[in-house]
Amino acid sequence: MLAQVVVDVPTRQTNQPYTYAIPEELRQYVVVGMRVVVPFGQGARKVQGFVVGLLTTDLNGFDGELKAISQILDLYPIVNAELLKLSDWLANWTFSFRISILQAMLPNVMRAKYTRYLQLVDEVDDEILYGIFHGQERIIFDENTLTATSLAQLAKLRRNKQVVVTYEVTSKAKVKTESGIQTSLSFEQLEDIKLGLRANAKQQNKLLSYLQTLEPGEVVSQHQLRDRLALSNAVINTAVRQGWASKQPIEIYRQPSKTIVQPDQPKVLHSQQAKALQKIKAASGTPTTFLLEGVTGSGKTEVYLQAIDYELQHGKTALMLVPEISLTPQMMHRVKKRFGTKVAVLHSGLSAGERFDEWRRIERREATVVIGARSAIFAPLENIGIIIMDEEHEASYKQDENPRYHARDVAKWRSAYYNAPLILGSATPSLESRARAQKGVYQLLMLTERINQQALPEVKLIDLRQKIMHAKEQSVADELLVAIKERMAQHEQSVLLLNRRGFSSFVMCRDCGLVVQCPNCDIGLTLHMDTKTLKCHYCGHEEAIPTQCPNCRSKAIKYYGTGTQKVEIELQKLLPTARVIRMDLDTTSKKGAHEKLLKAFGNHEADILLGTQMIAKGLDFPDVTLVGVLNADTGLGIPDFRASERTFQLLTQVAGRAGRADKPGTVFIQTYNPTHYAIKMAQAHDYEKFYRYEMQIRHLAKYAPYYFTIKIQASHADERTAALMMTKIGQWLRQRLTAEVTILGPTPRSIARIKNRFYYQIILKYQNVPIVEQVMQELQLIAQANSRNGMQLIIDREPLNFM
DNA sequence: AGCACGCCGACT
DNA sequence: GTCGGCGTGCTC
Repeated sequence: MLAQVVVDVPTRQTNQPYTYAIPEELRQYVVVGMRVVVPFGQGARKVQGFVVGLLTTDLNGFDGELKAISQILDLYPIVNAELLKLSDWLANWTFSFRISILQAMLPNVMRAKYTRYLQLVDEVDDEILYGIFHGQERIIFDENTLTATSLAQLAKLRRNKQVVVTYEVTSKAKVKTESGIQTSLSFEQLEDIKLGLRANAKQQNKLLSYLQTLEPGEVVSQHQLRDRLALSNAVINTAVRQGWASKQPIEIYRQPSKTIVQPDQPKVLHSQQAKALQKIKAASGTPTTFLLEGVTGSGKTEVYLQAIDYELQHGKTALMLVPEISLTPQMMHRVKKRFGTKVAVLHSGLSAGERFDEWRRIERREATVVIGARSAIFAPLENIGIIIMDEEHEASYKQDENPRYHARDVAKWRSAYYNAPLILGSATPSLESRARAQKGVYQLLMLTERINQQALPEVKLIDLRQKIMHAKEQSVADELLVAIKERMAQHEQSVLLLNRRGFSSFVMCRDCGLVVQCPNCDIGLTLHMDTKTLKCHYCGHEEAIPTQCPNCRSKAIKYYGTGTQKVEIELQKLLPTARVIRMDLDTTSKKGAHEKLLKAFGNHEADILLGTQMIAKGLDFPDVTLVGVLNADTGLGIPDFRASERTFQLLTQVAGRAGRADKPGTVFIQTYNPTHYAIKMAQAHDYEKFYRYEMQIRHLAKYAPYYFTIKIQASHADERTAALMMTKIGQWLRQRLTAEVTILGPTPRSIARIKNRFYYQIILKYQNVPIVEQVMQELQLIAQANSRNGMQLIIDREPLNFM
């Protein structure tokens, strides 16, 4: 018996299964989908691998000597047949390595950790034995253990074969346990002990009586025993010491949320909701993709929950994806209320251990409903009956590091595999999805009415060109201030959106015009008042605020542009009685901070919630009747063909926060472009009109959804090397590809340097040109060949970020 | 990724 | 002669 193993060496040349012998003692344990440790390469370095197949004899043409699997890391398969097949497809689709996909599918703790050791194999002199090895035969070998001088000595020792370097694979995945108590004594034996106790040993008597009630072999948790019998640990420990009972670890789950939720019942649907649900139910057992286009407040979530319930009742499981940012406690609560302990939640707020435990609950089929952000699309559910992707247009569904997958593509694949309907839901669908619904590839379900027939909020534009606000350095217009005051008088709340954190966006010398730049990136630094520093939002560089210009020594340093911190101070000045909560990356970076701030706002501990785009989604507060957008234009200036779409989506979403209950809402949008179609159509709440208009633009400009795009990006510490590489690739592509493929570039990225690396890119646009796939595979080989000298090449299918 | 091998200039 | 730096090829 032989095993096909994908090894943990993410390179193009090793992106294939290797054949290993299975030692006799492991023969009955090794199965497909299990993690193993194998020797790989010279020196038989140990690496982690995944068994992806078993063979009997044929070696796939390999005629060398086989090595054997060293050990197994799991006792059962942790990647099932479906996910294994998916990993194969997704690796090809995203131009990434199979091992990277397999790693991405599993909780972080299951990724291999390697420890490097130095081992003595021959006699060495005492200076080395004690100086480097501290008298031991084996030491951990990392950057800290050796100084530069001993490193030179070491090279010599290695050449002389006096020491060897070895690697060991360790799994970080730890099962959490608590201590449990059991007894191996019989009822009668315990009775005898009780009789022998001193009369004042009341507690021991109580404990022994309890132990008598246990079934043979039954283990009770120590803390439960303590609580139930009101005992101290000392009593239990004495019993253990006497041999009356023994300790036994019990496996437990880390509980991410201990709050007990009250179950609720399905709500009554309005007629459009009921019709949509009917169609979804009718498609049960088929791989149908639906686009559920529903205005904010139309009750999409209730449709999802009832559709999930339907599949659960038929013995199936369900997967629901939401963007990370809207995976709020409110949302989790809502799902848990309906499905109780069947729900597993996967999101970034969990610790690595908690995530692992939720994953195990799914894998053991204890949880049948999974709700989570992007990576939850790989949840090890079996027998999936329905997949839901809420806010399907959200860019966070695409991972912007390797492997660059889009959760929507994975969702479609799994939907096809399980014959399960896929529901893409949004108030503002991506043009790609909306166009597919138009063509009939997806079934379009529309929800145009809101629950309780609420009117959509009135949206007013404030034309900043007409204002003299900049002269006064005021970032909130007077009519918006008046409106906020009115809400405060009525004990209602306001939400203000400003899509820029920090205090001001750049710092400039008024005498010489110098803008203070990041030393590592080609971008201006942002002023942060709370830390009294200038920060780079790309690499995290931080420096003191200069008191004089570093160029001309002038003291006329001035802050330009507005960030959330500045508006917060401004509001305190203009509305001294207003209580403001600021929510941005700076105030929510600590674990649980996000939740705490929202809870405080929900409890009316503030009148105004001021924040970046993270406040636009998912939050639902009944007393918010006013929404203000302070800078609707920032998104429009970005060099990206989706700039209008993003602006429209953001404005529509944030507008949806106003007036959800019985109170009508009002929205103010401050803009320098009041005639821009994205802003006008967001004002009119007219997605369909926006869709038709934007489609024309995309058609003319040859962009999605009419064309596919691939971004090829090279980066290098040396600018000329990066530029040269891309010029060569550009020439090569023009030779290899027909004129049907548009090749844009190479051009420097809009921020050409980030973290001291220079970026150049090429964009490919094409419709149905099969050769593109093959050319991209060839390009990967070029990328691999050049990776040695610090060149990084990225191939990104359907990039969402052109910056 | 990490290791060996081979080529080539520099040094005891 | 041989030490050590770097480019290249290979890993069941």
